[in-house]
Amino acid sequence: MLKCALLGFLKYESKTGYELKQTMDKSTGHFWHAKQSQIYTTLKKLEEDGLITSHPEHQVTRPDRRVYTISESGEKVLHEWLLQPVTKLDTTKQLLLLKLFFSGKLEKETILTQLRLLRNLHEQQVELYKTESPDFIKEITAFQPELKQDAYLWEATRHFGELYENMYIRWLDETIAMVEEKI
Amino acid sequence: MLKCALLGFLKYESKTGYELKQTMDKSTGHFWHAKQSQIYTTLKKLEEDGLITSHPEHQVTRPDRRVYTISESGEKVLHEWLLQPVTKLDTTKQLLLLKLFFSGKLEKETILTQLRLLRNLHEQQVELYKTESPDFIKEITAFQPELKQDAYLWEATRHFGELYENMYIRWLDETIAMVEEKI
DNA sequence: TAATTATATATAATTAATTATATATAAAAG
DNA sequence: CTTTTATATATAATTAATTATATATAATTA
Repeated sequence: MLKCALLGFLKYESKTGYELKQTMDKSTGHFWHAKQSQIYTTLKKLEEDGLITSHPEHQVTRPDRRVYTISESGEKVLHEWLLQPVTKLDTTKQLLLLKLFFSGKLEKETILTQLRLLRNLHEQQVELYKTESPDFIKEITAFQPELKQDAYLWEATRHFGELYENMYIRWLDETIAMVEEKI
Repeated sequence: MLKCALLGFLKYESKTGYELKQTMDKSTGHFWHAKQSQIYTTLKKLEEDGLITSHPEHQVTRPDRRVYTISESGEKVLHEWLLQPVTKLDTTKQLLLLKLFFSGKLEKETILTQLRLLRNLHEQQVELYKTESPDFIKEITAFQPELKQDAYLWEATRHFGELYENMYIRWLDETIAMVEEKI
């Protein structure tokens, strides 16, 4: 899937591995991420498959860089992937839930400390989503009106993140209250 | 982490690889899962590390089975892991969000069909959580009162699943409405 | 009666992902 | 003036996870 994500970004414009990493972190980071090393190795595979091409660019003040461009077959693969509907739910791994599941014999305060610590992390995260200016659509449509549709969908994914964090915090509050009185 | 999950289950009672798979699917499945092959290979590693022991059990009507038991050092490792708080947020991979992010140039109806299809899947999932009888705590505390605390925490993880699915469906409804009018 | 489902384990092959390491320079911050 | 941050790429080593395959039998379903 990372392959398709990279193709998706390269369809907007040609980029280096470094730039792709930056862009991912800032945009799809909260629902699709990759480490630098994985991005570079995946770019190599994409080039071997003929879905992207690359050329080196000499720089004076910075190290040389390699710019990747999506090919015609790359665009085709991307488009076909986008047309395929998602037919099963994603699986997630929630470390806190796993620990909590086996924490029945721990002391109340140990559990509460862990839940409160995680609550802080989610509070920070939800702030990030809110400051990720929800009205950036206006900015984009002002300068690049052809990206209006895209911007609405980007905003929808950001909004998901916000709803998710709010739900998580509500659950943590309920669970903290439950542990305080029942355990 | 799968190692710790298996230790957690084996602390309750000794089990075979097959039973561990069944138990995981029914209990932690929606926040921690593993394929059969991964469970067997991980059990092998746990035994090499001395965290579990095993003995074969001959069966007449069924194939022979191998029962795994947690060792003292296994219990120690499990307990230390449980005491360690979660210090960073889990990363998730949401295929639908990834596709949606790049779907700006698709036709409205293509996007809507995909969103509605996923809505059905989440509807089915939320029903599963609801029928996973939320009052199973009473049953357990009646027969195994020493598991009362555990049961409350199990219920908390189930409840998370329900809240998550409800949030997801609400977001899908909002996003479907947004696509219908804005795109 | 035939096909499928459930019980039970194991391993090979492959893909995905993380961690660690190496190299190099300029700009900014302390 | 020294340290840190940012720019830029690449690969090795390891761990995690998935897919596929092999074997064997009993019970259930069609």
